Amino acid sequence: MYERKMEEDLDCGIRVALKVFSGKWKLCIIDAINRGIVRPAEIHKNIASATLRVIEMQLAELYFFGVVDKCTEDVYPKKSEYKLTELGRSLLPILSKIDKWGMDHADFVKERQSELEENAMKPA
Amino acid sequence: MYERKMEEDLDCGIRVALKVFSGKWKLCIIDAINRGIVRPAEIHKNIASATLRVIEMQLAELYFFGVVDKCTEDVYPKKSEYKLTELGRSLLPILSKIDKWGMDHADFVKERQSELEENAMKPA
DNA sequence: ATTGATACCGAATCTTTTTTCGGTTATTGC
DNA sequence: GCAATAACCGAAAAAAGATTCGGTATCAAT
Repeated sequence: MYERKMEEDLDCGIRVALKVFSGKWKLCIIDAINRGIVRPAEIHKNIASATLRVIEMQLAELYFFGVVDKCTEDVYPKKSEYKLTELGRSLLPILSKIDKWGMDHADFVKERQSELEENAMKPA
Repeated sequence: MYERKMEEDLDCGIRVALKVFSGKWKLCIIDAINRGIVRPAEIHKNIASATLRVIEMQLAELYFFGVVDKCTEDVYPKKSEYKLTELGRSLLPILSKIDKWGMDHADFVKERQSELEENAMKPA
């Protein structure tokens, strides 16, 4: 998958959890699957700004950690469906809290963000 | 602070939230401050595997997004104390859910993790 | 005046993650 | 046979993020 060089410390709950679901798109993918968007190509259409490759890779990691299950039907253009495991579903309350928090504060965060970008424009 | 190259999409709650508190140590730092560990040097002692520099940087980002407040007393060896803002406190329920999830599944995750590492050992 | 503690910053470097791109395989429809 | 579609993989390159290191500044104690 990839070989890390630095030691990891999984000694607090936060770091353990982040190990499993940090990554640019993992939570979005879990959310999509939860909403019934279960095939890689569909997830990709749904999360337009994520590349298909990264979705595949993050699905593989989620699968590795038992967050999602995969069933590949051996038919037609090759059909794979992912679904949440029990473990995956146990993340849903966290997911919805995070999502709600983000929605509630989206305007504020975007405003701060654009201030940053403005400053990056002007050299000095 | 730093200039990014790729466009960001803050169109879903999850991505907005992650913008604010993703980062290797941000949640741990928020947790520490919540537990009364409020000065950079102390936070550093508490989160041993994070460097002081990264704590400073992540504190700066949290400050930028209004998650923490800073008050620098202009005394003795220079005393800075960080505390959670209202916005920061609104993250605590998420934080505790994440932490609990991680604790509950720590054994399982560590086991999977060590499998990965074993496989990385053997070349083929 | 030197040392020690604290906070903080800039820049180079290194690690990790994501992106890009070019494959492979398998099946359907033309 | 040839194009299209879906899933997926490997590897190079790019980008993002973290680390290392060496600095500044301030005050207090020795």
